[in-house]
This record gives sequence, C-alpha cells and structure tokens, in this order.
Amino acid sequence: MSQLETKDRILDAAENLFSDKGFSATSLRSITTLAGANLAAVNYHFGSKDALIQAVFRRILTPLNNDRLQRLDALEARVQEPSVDEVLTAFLTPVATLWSESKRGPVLVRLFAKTFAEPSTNIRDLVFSEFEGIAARYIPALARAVPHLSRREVMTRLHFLIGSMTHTVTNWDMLAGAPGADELIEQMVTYGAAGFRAPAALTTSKGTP
Amino acid sequence: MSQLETKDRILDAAENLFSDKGFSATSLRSITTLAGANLAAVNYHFGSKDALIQAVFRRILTPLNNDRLQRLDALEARVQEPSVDEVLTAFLTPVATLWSESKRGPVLVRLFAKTFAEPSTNIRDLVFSEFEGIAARYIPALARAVPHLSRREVMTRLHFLIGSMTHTVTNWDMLAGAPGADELIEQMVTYGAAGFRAPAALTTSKGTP
DNA sequence: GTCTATACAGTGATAGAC
DNA sequence: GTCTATCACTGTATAGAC
Repeated sequence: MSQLETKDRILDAAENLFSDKGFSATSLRSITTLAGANLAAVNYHFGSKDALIQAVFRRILTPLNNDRLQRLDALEARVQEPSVDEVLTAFLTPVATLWSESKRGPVLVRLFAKTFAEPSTNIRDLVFSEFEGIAARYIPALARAVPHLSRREVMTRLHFLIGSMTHTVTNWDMLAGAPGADELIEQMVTYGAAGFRAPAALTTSKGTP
Repeated sequence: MSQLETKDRILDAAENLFSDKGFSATSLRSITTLAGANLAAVNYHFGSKDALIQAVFRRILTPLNNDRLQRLDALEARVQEPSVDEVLTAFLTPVATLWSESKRGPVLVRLFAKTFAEPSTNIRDLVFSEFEGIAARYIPALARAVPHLSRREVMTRLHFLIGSMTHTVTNWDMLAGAPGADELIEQMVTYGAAGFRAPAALTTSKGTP
C-alpha cells in the first residue's frame, strides 16, 4: 500500500476500477477495499458516488485542457496565422499524449471516452463546463483559420471533430490493425481539416423548388 | 393501458424510461409498474435486465439498418457510380428520419446514441454485430467513391463519421440554435464528404528525418 | 405458457460512536 | 478522520397459482 492519503488512494482505486468495469458495475465497497479504506470514507471525502466520479474526471480533465491551452498559446506565439491543421493538431495531441502514457494512459483515455454519451449522471455537465475555457480559445482560432464559415458552423464542425475523437478512442480496438496514436492523430487531422475547409453548407431547409 | 401483450408493453416502458433516466438509473420495478406487469415478468420474457436492454436496441436497430441497406440499393440502381456525398446521405438519412418522428423519434435517437461509448455491457457488441451487414455494403461503396484511399483508411474515416453522428445526436442540445435534422445532415455530409475526399494521410510513423 | 408473490444477497447512503 | 451498524432499494431466482 502506498503512503498516499486516503482521498488519493480512493481516487486511484476508483480510476482503475471504473475504467475496468464501468461506473455502475463498480461498487463503493470494491473501491474502498482496493484503496484500503472504509466504505464510509467515500461519502466523507466526496459526498456520494456520483461526486467521486466527477472528482476522478476533474483530476484528468484539468491537466488535459491546460495542455491544450498551452499548445495553442505556443502555436499562436510561433505562427501569425495558424492553419486549421495546426490548430486541430494542438487540440488533439494532448489526448494522444495521454493515450501514449505507458500504464495510466489507456485507463485515462477509456474513462475520458466514457464521458460523452453518459446518460443521467452529471459527468456531461462537468465536461462541458471544463470545456468552456477551451472553446473560448479554440473557436476564435478556428474561425480565423476558416473565415468562410459562420461562427455557428465552426462550432458545429468542432462538435463533429470531438465526436470523431471520442468515438475513435472508445472503439479503438474495433479498428482493424489498431494504428498507433500518432498515426491516428495524423489521419484525424487530415480528415477533420478537410472537413473544416469545405465550403459552408447550404442552409436551405425546406422544399425542393 | 394498451391492448398490447406484456412483452411489448415492457419493451415500450423500458424504451421510454431508459431514454429518460439511463440504464442503471432505471429499475426493473419502475419498468414493470409502468407496463402494468409483475416484476418477475422481465426475467420470464427476457432473462435479465441486460437482455432486456439488448432487446430494446434490437427493435430499433434492425429497421434502421434495413432502411440504410434499402437506400444504398436504390442509390446504386439509380446512379452508376455514386459519389461520397450520395453514399453518406444514404447512410445518415435514416437516423435523421428516426429523429424527425414526432414522438418516438427523440426517444429512439437518444437511446441509439447511448449505444456507443457504453462501458461494460454487451450493447456495443450487439450494435457492431448488427452493423456488420451495413459495413459489408457501405465500405465497398465508399471505397469505389474514394479510390485513392486504402480499404483500411476508408474504414477509419467511416469510424470518424459515425463518431460525428453519434456525438452530435447525443449532444444535440449543446449546439447553439439546435438546427433541424435536415440541416444537420446537410452539414454532416458536407463535412464528412470533404474528409473522405482528402488525400491519404502519410503513414510515416516514427522519426522526423 | 403466463403470471404472481416472495425471498435473497448486494448496493449506495447515513447517523452516531470513537 | 475513521469505523460500525443499519437503512431502503436494487437485480435475480424460484415455488406455485391460473
């Protein structure tokens, strides 16, 4: 057993068990047993199972998003008008970096992928609130790189890109050959940048005149 | 209460409750109460909660995928060499059609979106097995439309597209303005088709020479 | 075959002693 | 901060009624 405090031991145990068996299938008893703590410690330190889940995610997302901001800062300091490819690379690379971490990586990315499309928990809200700072920086950067798109269409296409990212990470093993993280980032940037560069979609909604 | 048989009443109730509160947050008791059935009826008709979830999904996915196959058949009967845009439209439209159904639509699509990124259940496997027939028809059609890509890269980009689709549907309400289904399909086809048409990504994996 | 009533082990949560 | 005891509720299984 490590020298860490109870709170951190619980977070570590929860991270591993959630990633392994999912949220609902992981009982607080199995977490506290693995962490060498008492069952009630979870409710004392975090308040509820749901709050524990959120704490696990916050511990991952904060550094990830900081990395994203840092990369965009560095990019804009280096290049006057960054291309879509460069901005998307800055956006996607932190995920690949996490993924490439030898041991904790796969655990974290699997958890991160589960964030979206989760039904009733507050995870989605947490992720989107953590994401606000990212959007505030990346959407203007993207809008400058693809000035032919309205702000709204930039946001829509960013959603498309995020969907590609999360789905790919989630179903990594379904991709035949299972390419490395670097290679996949490359393919995703190629695909996404071309999508962003595509002309604005017509907004003719109704009839066929 | 309807005249339907118990089995169907349970499926209807489960579909609505799952879509509303998620899978783990929905108890079998709440399902059977809403369906006007006894608790044990679930295990009698389906075997387990997990099997019930799968049955709910199968009832949605089978007609959806049949619609996809039918549209591709019709397209290839009409056009000799369908474009990426046309193939992607055939692929995506059934989802939009489901979505546009006034009452059941939103329920189904929310459920369908939860299919991916689900942690430990067998849902993912079910969806992918149901998807095999689709892939067998659509991947060759796409490969013919974008002959500059290897078969593997076609599959990878199809994954990207599926991710965009599911994430967009899941987080529909996060998109400012919440465009209509038709408009969103149009934007997704524009984005995805451009992505498919992009040149093959370099597969230089390692160093920077 | 279909349905009911009931029992059981495991769950998240909480109050209160130490 | 930590622990024990206890709560209401969950999914599942089964014996037996119609």
